[in-house]
Amino acid sequence: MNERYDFSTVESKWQARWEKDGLFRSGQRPTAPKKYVLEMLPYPSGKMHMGHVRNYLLGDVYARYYAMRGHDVIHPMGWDAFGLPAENAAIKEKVHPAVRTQENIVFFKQEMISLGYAYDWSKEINTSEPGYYRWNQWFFLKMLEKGLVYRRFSRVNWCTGCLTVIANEQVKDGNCERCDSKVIDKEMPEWAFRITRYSDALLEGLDHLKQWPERITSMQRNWIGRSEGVEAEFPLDGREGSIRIFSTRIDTVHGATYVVIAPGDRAVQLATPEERPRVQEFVEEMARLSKTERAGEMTEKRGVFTGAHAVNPFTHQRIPIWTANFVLAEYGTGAVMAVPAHDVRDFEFAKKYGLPIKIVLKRPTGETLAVPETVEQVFVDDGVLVDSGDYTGLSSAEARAKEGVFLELNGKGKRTVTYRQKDWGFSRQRYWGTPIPIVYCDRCDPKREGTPVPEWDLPVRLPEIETEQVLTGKGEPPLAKVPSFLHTTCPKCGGPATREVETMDTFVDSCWYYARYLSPQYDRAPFDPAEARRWLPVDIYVGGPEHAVMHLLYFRFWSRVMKELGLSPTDEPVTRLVTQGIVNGPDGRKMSKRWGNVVTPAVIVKRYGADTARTYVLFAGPPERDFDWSDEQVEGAHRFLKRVWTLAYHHRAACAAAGDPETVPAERFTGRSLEMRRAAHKCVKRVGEAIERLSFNTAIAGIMELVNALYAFEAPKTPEEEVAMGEAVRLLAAVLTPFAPHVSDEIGEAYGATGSTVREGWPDYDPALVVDDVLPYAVQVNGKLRGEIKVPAHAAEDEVRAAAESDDKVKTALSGKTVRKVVFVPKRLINFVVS
RNA sequence: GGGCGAGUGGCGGAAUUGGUAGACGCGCCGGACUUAGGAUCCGGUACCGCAAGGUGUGAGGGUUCGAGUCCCUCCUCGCCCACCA
Repeated sequence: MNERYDFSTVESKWQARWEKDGLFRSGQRPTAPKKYVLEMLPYPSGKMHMGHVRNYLLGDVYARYYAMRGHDVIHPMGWDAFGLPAENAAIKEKVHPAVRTQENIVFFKQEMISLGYAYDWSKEINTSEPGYYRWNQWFFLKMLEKGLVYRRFSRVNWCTGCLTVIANEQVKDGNCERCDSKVIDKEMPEWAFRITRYSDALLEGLDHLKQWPERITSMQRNWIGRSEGVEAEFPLDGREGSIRIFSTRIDTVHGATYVVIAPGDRAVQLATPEERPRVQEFVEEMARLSKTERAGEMTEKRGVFTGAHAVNPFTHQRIPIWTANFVLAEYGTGAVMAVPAHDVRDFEFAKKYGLPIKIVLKRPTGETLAVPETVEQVFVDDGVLVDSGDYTGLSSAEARAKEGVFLELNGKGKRTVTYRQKDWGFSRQRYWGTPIPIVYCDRCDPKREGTPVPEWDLPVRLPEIETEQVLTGKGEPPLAKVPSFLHTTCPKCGGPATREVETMDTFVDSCWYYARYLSPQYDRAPFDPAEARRWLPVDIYVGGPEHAVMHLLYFRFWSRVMKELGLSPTDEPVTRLVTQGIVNGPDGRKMSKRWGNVVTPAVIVKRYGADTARTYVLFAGPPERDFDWSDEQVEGAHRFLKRVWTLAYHHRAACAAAGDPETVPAERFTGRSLEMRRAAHKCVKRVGEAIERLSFNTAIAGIMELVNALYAFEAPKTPEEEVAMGEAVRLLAAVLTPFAPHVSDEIGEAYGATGSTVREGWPDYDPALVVDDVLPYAVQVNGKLRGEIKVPAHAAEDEVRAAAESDDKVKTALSGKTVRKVVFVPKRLINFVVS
């Protein structure tokens, strides 16, 4: 090592060496315990930002630490290469998405290498390659066989300007965020995964994910939105048929004074001839609006009377049937019983249209309720039933049970469960995605339900295209404009047929990529089941919390499917999940070109080196917390590494000559040399424990303390002190490795290591050196701190008490008082309770 | 409206099971070395107070010998979901 800390030379030297030595290849220790460390694979945009840096660092520290502890670690990286941004860029810049994506990958990978990440690049994958996406198609076929894929007509967001389906996220105030045109609902065919078949399993599985942040599991619970209730038939008055409603509060049924159904054809059919024109008009108006416009919470409740009446099955009263915007066709049965006395929405609507309000509950305390005047007065909690026939006097819970049974016995309904979660529609009218392996043949399949492409014909490749002609952002899906792709032969009859021109949602790609890493070249299945048995589930997964209910739910679903297909051994893909916080700009705002507050990793690496960037980002705060970038703190991290460097450089010659502590009898270490050894060994213990808890900021703080302590010792004066210093620096280099691996390796080498400190392993601390023989005790009087005493570690209560009582300040505090009780906490404190 | 987090010095943040609040870093103040320093090293730094001492973890109560930590009420901020019956 040189006197000057020349980070760029040191970093490129070790990066090259790690790659050459295959330091981070997995499978090197087949008999050791495995550790699968994974970070969410990136969409390869042009440049890395600090969020990426932090994300990958959190996994990297963990991977390096466990590699040092002798685990067989797999830590792979790849590219989520399909997606809309590349296609939009292609439309704008007229460059094929594959070309642009490849450029980005090269750039991105270079930045990753420059940050010193410990990836096994032999496992690299790219989801846009046929070798990868053919297995998306394979899964599609398997899931089609199992009924987990189906074709449906569904209501989607259709942009009237772009002439395409867009995602909910792309709709802003009912308009398209790109072209600002109006977005409407459109019924169109699409392919969907029957994820709702797994709703209960996914929900139940959350209970076992003890090492996932509760924030994420609760969001998934919410998203799945399981609610238990009943479906009940409300017979139509004066004609055949009935309306089936869903309610979680059947205990309030005696207060149901009207029924509301979602605006749609059914409402029109129900309407009496006199009311029909108005109902028709209302339904048509609603159909023209987007979901948010029609039924967003901001939207005022509106509705019309159908003229028809239903009969409340419990009260036998005749109640009016309305149709209104606040009832959603897609949830429950698309119809509700309205109980204005005990439901806020029903109350507002009843107030507006003058519908009757009937109290059927009193408070659990027995207090009776008055008819509410305002929304705030509406009693919506469980209570005790009043004015409810045979059920009067029951609690809400009892009533729900009995009324449910009544409905079932009389064939008027049933207890049931409803979910908020919907099936996952994955058809996209895009080019840059996985083609859906389906063919339409007019002869074999006149209803156009789709004929699957046989497994042996996979992959259905994305065709080569003339970018400018095909990717226009207008008209039909791009693949419909490529005749060579579109026209094919029917797998059944061999006659002329056309291919499905839609592609898959890119969330399909990320459902199983973590398993593909295990055997990226495997060509008999998506991955090698033997490797899956060795490595799955993933031990730790790091990524942003924004994926809580998309990717993190989808891949839990997929994981279950893979198990059923006999590919994977586990239901759950990931044991421990870490969701990292956001790196904001120095001004506390989200980093953005708009604010001019973007700090790029490349600039920081160039100015301070990767080790400084790593140390700073990890030291800035706990992983899950957001933090604001701070240039001063970066300087601080850099200063720390310079101190480490100077210390190691300064002592290297003397320490090399002095040798190992093992060569010196333990009793020769006394005074300063013993203190040095204690400081170093305590640091090893502390840092290891902190890393396992993912408390990287305190791990680094612990290393800083050791460095400060070693500076305080100044120059070693005896051979023992030289030995102790040498040991301390070697231990320092070891514990610093996960954070600042380049500096650590350079120091390690100067202190006699033959290769990377990763190969040297994580050091064991000497248990005898991490316990003190004199301990500080806090002395309290009535719980207030009155003094601090130093006592031999093995001292018993009476010795500590005697020492405490002889302390001057304690004496003063105790004088003239009677000791009622003494609380003694070994190794911590003694508290005199006096009066 | 519902769910989940979080409130600790000037700032980022520490504090295994309730046990010396403020580790570590930044900033600031002082000193050393220097022609010089925005380099480096050493010291100080929660608040009030000259001091003795007192006060302090969003607010208010409670449990306890002892509460940042546990319980209750409330306030503020953030995120997610949201007319889901």
